[in-house]
Amino acid sequence: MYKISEFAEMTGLTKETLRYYAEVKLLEPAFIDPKNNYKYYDDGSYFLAALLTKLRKLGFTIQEMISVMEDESFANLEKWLLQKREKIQMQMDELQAQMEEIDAFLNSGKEEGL
Amino acid sequence: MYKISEFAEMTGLTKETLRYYAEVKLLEPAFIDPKNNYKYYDDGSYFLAALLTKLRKLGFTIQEMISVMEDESFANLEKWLLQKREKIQMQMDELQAQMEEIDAFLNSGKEEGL
DNA sequence: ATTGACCGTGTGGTGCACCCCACAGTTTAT
DNA sequence: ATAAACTGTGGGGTGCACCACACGGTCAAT
Repeated sequence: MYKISEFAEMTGLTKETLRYYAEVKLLEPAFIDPKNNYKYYDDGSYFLAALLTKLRKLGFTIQEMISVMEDESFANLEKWLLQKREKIQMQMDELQAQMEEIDAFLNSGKEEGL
Repeated sequence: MYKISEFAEMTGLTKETLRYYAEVKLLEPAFIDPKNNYKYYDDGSYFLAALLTKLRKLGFTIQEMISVMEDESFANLEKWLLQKREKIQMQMDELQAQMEEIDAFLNSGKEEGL
């Protein structure tokens, strides 16, 4: 059982981030002492924190990670990864379209003198 | 000279958006009646509003559009468009990297059993 | 027992690009 | 003159992903 500061150092997340993740029920402490409300994390928490850190790097939002976590087991992790892949693809398509419009704008400027 | 509601309808922007654009000095009314502070827009404003609408579609942020507008003439419009193109390219590269990491994650999952 | 390090709670703030609302003054049409 | 429609101002709120306090209670070590 680790206290929040120790756990923060282990995971690279800040205490504030851990508090926030607990608040939105993304990563709940393994145990909360009812006497003083101190949060305690364990090795299971560590595994989850590592996964969350990874997912954040992959571009997952908090809401998306909550969805992932709601599957107690990670049987559907692959499904979520594929779904996120598609979302990213859509964002790329949007950016691609913007670039093409910019190019069209640039060309129209050259040909018509703005 | 058009009053704000009329101008909103002409441009497709809402009154609130026009108020906001005026506030951040992105699109300032052609004339403000000092008696009542009513904002009045003219055909020059209309041209600018059309350009802003276009730029927003191209993904420009407010700050970026303010930069564009700060060049009283639009001599540097092409420069800003090219700069934005590069920013979009960088965003796409980032998304591309995320997708590749997701793919790597998916493959590692298949080969190593997560 | 005392001190210093730690903890939770609650609140406010960040940046983006607006939207919405109440209030009061103004304009326009009748 | 009166009423309906319009206007500005000021403020608050939205969603995201946290950060930064100040406060008071608590824990650990001496």
